[in-house]
Amino acid sequence: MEREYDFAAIEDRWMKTWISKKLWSAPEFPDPDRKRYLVTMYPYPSGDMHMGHVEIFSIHDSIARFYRMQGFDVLSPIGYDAFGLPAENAAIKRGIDPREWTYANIEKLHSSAQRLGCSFDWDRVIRTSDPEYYKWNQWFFLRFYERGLAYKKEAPVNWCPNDKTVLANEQVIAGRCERCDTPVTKKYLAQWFFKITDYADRLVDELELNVGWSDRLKMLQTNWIGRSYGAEVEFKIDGHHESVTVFTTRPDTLWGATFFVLAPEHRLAEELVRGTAKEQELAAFREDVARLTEIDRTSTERPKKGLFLGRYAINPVNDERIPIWVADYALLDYGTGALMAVPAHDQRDFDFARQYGLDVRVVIQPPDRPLDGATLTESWPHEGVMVNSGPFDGTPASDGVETVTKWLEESGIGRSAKNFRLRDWLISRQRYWGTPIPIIFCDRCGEVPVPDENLPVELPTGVDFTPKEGLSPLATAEDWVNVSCPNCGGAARRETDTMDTFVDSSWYFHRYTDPHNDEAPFDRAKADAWMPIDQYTGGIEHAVMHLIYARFFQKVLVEMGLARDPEPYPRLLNQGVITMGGKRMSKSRGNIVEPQEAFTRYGADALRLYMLFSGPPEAPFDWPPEGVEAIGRVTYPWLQRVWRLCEQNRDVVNVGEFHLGPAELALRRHIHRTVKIVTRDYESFSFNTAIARLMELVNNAHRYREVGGGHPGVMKELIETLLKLLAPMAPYLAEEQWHRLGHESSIHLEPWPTFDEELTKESTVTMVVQVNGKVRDTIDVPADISEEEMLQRALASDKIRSHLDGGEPSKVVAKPPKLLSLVV
RNA sequence: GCCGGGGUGGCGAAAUUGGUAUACGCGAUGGUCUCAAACACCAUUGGGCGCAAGCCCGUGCGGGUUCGAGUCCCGCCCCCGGCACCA
Repeated sequence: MEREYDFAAIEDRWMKTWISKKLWSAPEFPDPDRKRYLVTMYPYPSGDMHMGHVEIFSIHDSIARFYRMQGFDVLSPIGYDAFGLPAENAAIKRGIDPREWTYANIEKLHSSAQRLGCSFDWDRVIRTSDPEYYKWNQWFFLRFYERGLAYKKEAPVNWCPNDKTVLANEQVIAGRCERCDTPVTKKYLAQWFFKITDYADRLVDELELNVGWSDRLKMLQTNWIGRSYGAEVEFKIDGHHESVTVFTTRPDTLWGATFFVLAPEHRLAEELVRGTAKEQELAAFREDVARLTEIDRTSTERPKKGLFLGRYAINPVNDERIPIWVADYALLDYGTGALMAVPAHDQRDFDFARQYGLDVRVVIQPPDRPLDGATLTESWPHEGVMVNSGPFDGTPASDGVETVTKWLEESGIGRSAKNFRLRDWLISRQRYWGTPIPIIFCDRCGEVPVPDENLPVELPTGVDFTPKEGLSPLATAEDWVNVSCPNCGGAARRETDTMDTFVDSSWYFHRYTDPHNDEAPFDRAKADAWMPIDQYTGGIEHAVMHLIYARFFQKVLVEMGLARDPEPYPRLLNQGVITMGGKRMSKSRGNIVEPQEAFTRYGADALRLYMLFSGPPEAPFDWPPEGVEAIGRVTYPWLQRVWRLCEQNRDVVNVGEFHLGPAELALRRHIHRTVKIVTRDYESFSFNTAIARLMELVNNAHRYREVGGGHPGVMKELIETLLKLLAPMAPYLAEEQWHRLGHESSIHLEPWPTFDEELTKESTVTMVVQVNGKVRDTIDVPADISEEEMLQRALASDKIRSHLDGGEPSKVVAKPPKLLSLVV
């Protein structure tokens, strides 16, 4: 009996069946040679599922189901990145606890993921706001602290005046808060940092271990870490006991240094003017600079401002006294916060020198046009030979850096050095909804770590969450803050800052391998059995946040003896962003397509297939303006077509060996060729072309039936193969039809179809004949044709003969069996 | 400025890595079915010339290598993205 494609009933039934039968449970220890650990970046539960989730889940889940059918032990887990600011802001707005908002959203997201047909291992779900999870954040913090990798320091830090919390450098995008887009300012605060800079070299060098990363992502991280090579040079200060070190990438221009610049906030600047007339001026200058947002401060449009300190540095290469200035273009936290200014060969120094009438001295002379500092209109940083450079006059600039650096080392004035743009990771947050930092401050003992046996330090409830300037809401929870010192028992106070949520996400994929462990964050043996992640999927927006922090964490875990692999996810797929009308989908913009509506109108299978068919997973996808109805135009009708094909042939009985005619043989060839190509497409995540190939097979099957074909054996082979190849992408329909064919067990546990190599080869192929590089005829020939035979057949063609113009080909290039190229 | 990725029909996109450019799909046009419409199915669909067989042009632009270039090389243009007063 034929039945309509009633996707709603089908999807609901199979969703429940799969979950109750725990079909996707992964073993504790996989077969080491046949394991696939597949992770998708866990979502932030800000509400119900949106199209971004649908896309990444569809990609990830199709991969997971494919490998499961390929016979791998697959671990495909999911969790929720449950701590974070939006929950807290929503809670303040509604006067509720962030827990309420967060766990309600998790419920929604959770059931939508199940509705979409995701084959996650539902017994391993992680929620980072559970004390059972964040206990281990605290545990890791303490281990980092013991290793000197966690430290508290007073420093000018990024401050978001809107969110009223500090931000890591990685969370400042073009001078603005990553979350709310507010211009960021600097604030002096004592903050906790993780010493990621200790690993800067490895974070660059070991990128090459990540063979499955895009060049783009590697480039993003490399740029972010910003390693540059050069030299450190010691400058003495006239009349001061202390010398100062500068970093330069151009030690060959040392002789061109005509002044010296300190960052306005530099401690040394203060010391150098103490008790002089300049003291007040510097204080005023500093205030001016502090008032600027980072956007203004680092804008190249704004004229540079500086202040001469009335003191002089001694250039060690020629003993010249050069004036010391503070200038707003010198940054405290890059290099040493001090620099030698070479206006002739650096544009910024040049602008500054012109503005304040400072000397400009050319020390690299281009061969063809003599330059001097007085007539220069812009800096000259390029090739030439060194001049005005004492012993190095005449040295080609190309050798300058190396030669001078060597000399600096020999003379004891400097040394080769490298410098990084990357700063230590600021992990303190002045907000409530995060992991409390497990430190206690005692007047007698100072910083005291919370003993392991007292973990977790749980978040107090009933706290006033309203943000305070530079103070965590936890500071108002007096009962919670005041504790006795674990060391001396005296009165002490808890650290009230919480951790950046990127701490949570730096190790969550280890926890999946052993999610219920209450003795340790995870068991090393279990983690080793699954790690490293075989395929990670997620957005590229985390390129210099999560994706760099977790790599740092991994390296520390290896040193702690908790992990083996230097890189946690050597293969990474960054899905493209989904937009509508070129803009990010958002409720306020009204350009949103709701997954729930797609479920109701067309079903999860049609939605998944639509996402996958839209293009390669990495490519951005602009959803068509008609919205959800696009699915009703593209993949939903096709699924109905597949359904119809199955229904029309469901009752075919396999009556044994029929004679296979040419039509049947051709169809079987198509089936086997499709298996071969589609398998390869899955392996390279080319879902869009895999679907195209399946469409061709379905078209062909309908065509075969229309001309009266109906061989039961071949149709059965076709339909069963088609369903299996489709199953990872459209799991519900495949399962339903599989059962309607009479099978008892799930199609998703069936072995992946194999193909007969012989059948993938065509017996005849189309030979293309070119004359002088142009296609002039196509001739059907046997696949095993010889070169001589090819030529004979070509010469037998009227079309070819007319193009040869009666002459003989002077050159023949044959690529049997498909191509013959003749030249006359 | 430095670095990365791109540019193929009206649209989303293919092209086994040097071998029939535009698979698959959307849209469009025509047709079958229908009282009619929707659905479904079939056909056509890069541009130009031609009654036709067929010919010419065509993968951002200009050169080059090759029997043959979307693919390789050289020089440009444009778009997207990252870093950037980073010494």
